[in-house]
Amino acid sequence: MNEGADMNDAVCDEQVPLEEIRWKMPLDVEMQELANFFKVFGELSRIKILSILFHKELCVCELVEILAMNQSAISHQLRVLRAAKIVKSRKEGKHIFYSLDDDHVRELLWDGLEHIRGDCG
Amino acid sequence: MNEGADMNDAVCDEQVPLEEIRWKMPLDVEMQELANFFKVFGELSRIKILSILFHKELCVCELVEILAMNQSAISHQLRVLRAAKIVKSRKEGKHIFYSLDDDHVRELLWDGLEHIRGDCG
DNA sequence: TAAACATATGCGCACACATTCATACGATAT
DNA sequence: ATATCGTATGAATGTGTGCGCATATGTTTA
Repeated sequence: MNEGADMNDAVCDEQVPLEEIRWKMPLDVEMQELANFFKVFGELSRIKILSILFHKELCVCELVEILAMNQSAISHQLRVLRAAKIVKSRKEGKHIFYSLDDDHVRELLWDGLEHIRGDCG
Repeated sequence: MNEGADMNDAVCDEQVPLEEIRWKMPLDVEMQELANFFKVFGELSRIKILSILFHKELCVCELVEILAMNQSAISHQLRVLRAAKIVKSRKEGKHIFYSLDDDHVRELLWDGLEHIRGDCG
């Protein structure tokens, strides 16, 4: 019926040049992708997986062993990470080895750590 | 009863030196905080808010106007952002102005954008 | 070919969480 | 004082999603 602000139309006299702000913002699609991208990092199991792959390429069963998690759970999360192009996989016999997809990922993880550790920003 | 891997114990012969990997990983607390931190970025409404504050300090009613969102929704999200120390607020009369908390945040947003835009990493 | 292993996947459930509505709180103006 | 504006908050609701179970697929070994 209506799109967006319903009964909250007459808010705040402050007349900002909305357009001036809007064309500085990323495209809607980009912001959606950005949110989706960060969302993948925003989960403990996945962060743990990434923290391991940060140092070493490993196969699924090794992740299972190290994290002491259900194999299914890990596979599910690896699937998410793969879909987001955050990790890549390599087949070798029965095993499938996973590693971080690129240095961007490594850098982001590191930046995040620095932030929560309160290092000088 | 049992902690962790249930019936999936006998997985993979591959004997990795688990300890060697474990002490390279961040502390459990840190990984949890890291996940929580990224989670805050992993939501469209919050990304939109941050994309605006990226350029300019604004009060709530201005955000409401620009994003055409429910005022309550925005307040709820600002609360989350505040709790995560991603934005800070400043009171001025009836209005409360929000802005990015530090340059770390700005940098992270930018890095994310670069990544999804596929810029050379 | 059969059996054992490594990984992936569909389903179901439980829980987390974003949004809305209603309302409360604080500040300003009349 | 009271009305109005700007913002915050609690409850209810709907949606999304992480995990476990069972099972399927693919690979190696016997």
